[in-house]
Amino acid sequence: MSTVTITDVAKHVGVSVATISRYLSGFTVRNEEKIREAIIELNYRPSAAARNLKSGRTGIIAIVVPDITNPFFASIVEGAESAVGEDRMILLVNTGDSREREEKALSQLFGRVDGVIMAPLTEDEQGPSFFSQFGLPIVFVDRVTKDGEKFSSVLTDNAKGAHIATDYLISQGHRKIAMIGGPLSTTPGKRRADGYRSALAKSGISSQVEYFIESDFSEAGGYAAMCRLLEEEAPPTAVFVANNLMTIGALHALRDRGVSVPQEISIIGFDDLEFAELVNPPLTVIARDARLQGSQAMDLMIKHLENGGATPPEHSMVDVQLVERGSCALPRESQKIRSNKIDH
Amino acid sequence: MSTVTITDVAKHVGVSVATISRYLSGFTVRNEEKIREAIIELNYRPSAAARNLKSGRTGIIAIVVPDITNPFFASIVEGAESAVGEDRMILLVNTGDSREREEKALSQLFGRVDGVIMAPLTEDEQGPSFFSQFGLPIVFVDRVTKDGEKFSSVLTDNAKGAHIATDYLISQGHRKIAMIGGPLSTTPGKRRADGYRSALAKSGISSQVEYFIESDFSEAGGYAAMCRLLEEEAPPTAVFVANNLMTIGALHALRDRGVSVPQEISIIGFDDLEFAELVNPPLTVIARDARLQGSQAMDLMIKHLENGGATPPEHSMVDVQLVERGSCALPRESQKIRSNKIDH
DNA sequence: AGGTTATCTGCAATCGTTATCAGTAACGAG
DNA sequence: CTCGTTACTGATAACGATTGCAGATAACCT
Repeated sequence: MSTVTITDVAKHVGVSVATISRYLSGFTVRNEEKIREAIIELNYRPSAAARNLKSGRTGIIAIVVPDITNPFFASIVEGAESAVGEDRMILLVNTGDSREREEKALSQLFGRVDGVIMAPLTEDEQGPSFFSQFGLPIVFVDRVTKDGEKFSSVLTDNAKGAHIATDYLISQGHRKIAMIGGPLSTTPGKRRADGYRSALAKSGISSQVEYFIESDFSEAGGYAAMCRLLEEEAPPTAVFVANNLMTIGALHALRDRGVSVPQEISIIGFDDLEFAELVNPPLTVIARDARLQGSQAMDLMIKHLENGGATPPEHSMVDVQLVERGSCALPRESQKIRSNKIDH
Repeated sequence: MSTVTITDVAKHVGVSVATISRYLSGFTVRNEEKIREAIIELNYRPSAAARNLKSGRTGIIAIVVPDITNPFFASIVEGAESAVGEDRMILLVNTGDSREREEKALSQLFGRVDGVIMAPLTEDEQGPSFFSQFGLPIVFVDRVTKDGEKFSSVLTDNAKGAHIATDYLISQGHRKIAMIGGPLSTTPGKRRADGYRSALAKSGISSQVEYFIESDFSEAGGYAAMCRLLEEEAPPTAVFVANNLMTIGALHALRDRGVSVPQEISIIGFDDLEFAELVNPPLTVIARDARLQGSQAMDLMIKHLENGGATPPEHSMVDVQLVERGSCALPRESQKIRSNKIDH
């Protein structure tokens, strides 16, 4: 089929392949016009494979994420896309939360891409040496591995976000505050749990084990965790849910059980959602700019690539902020007293 | 750096490169053990570029979508990912609804990928010849171009879905039914408008021009369109919104204006959303399986690839279904009479 | 042991491009 | 008329892997 090579073009014009190659790379050559025509007429497209082999570059940057249907990661990808520029493209790898797929993908990537932007599944990846011997520039986004300091990263201030969220609940008078957390083996899972605990400690509230549930950042996980909390002898009056998908799950659970938010229980989530103000009640969340994280990660990657890998790792931190909407209220006990303040 | 080639391995073991190559391709060779060790010791990874050049295959399939942050397209990508198999990967191209980026991406793709799964921006792409001369297998998903019949495709029964949605509103007694549609230059935009009109016609309702707004499948577009509808002299009592993002926008508009759903206006959307039952009120929608569309598209692509391009194009159609929740009710006029039926 | 297969091996060509290097034509200056 | 300069050109060797071919080795049989 369309297997027309530079040689065919050269023959057609009556010059050597070198001339065509030079024309393609922007040098001035004698028969520019003829070459241009020949290329169009023969429908010649330079072989990317051959170019890769010669140059050692592919012009492709991989993005490895656990779950592309999570709007947060979709936004990261979109942000990265927006910063990728003219002459590079993005190879998406969706590991589907499977360690096995992640490993395989990573080994497949070598030679196909110039660099990897990734949100690793867990912090304890295949030994500290793995990424070092990987031989490709790496930028971590949202999550890092144990030896993450050696590579550039773009993170969120997870602990701060969780601290703010918990503090907010405390300031409303809550004392029985639960958290539905992510896996403690992940960066955000661990840091958000830290922030939650430190906020409780600062206010002199003892953190009860049964109020912290380690879940898995999935909707189903959030659903199950909320069910467990509701079955406690003394259910919490407020819950901090550590990511968007689990928040959706938790809300589903509450709806199915007929528990009203925020009258009976207050909910604050991590990561904003397109529809957060449309749900009933509008969701109060800790928000951050996922697109920005993606574009920053891409910027760092490109910087590494252009500087020939001699750049020291940089660590960037994206800020978080509290978006107050309607899913948090005074705890039930105080509502009796100050019931005029329930729904303003 | 990690620029160890097959030649280095061969030298290290003391055999020819051909032997190493054969070992890698699964033939039985004499010094298997030694070769295995050498590969590990030297940390040798075969160069994908060289392989591509020799074989003409890349093992990469491109997916071109207009907007990866749209959950629908994210699900398509996820579905495709799940069907891609062991020895192929996905190259994601997010065109960001820009025709220019789409064109450029497509031309960049040649030689980098073995095939392209795409949801084209509009039906009238760069002339019918473009894709034919593209020289790569193409599978259309969700949308096609003018000459789409020549290539395999996985579509939804858009007209049927729109028909069902409109019929549903009619059956509830609505007569002033508006539609917020997508661009008529796109497959789903056009077909859904067709379905809406045919349903109206079947029931003898004349379709008023001011009740059909051609928007752009974006949240902002949905917002603006809903605002325009509300400013009509005789605003509609029900609106069919032709995709998920515009539905979110429309709901935002209604919330901002203080118009209550479904008491004052009924809303039915196209495409389900994770949180559709969490919004207030739970959203009634026309749903379909986006993951399935993605995986079917990938299956078709792989079939083409394995059959050496000699396969005739296949056209698959994914079914739609009505998911009744709470965002549609009897029109206001009838509510006075049968008010007991408003909220069951 | 000698002959015949059955396996395995190395050489070298090849994939499509680009970089290098030597070479040619045109032109003006001396 | 020769020389140097400028501005291009063509042949050729890489890049790293795969593969057909012919030769080498081992295995088997009589």
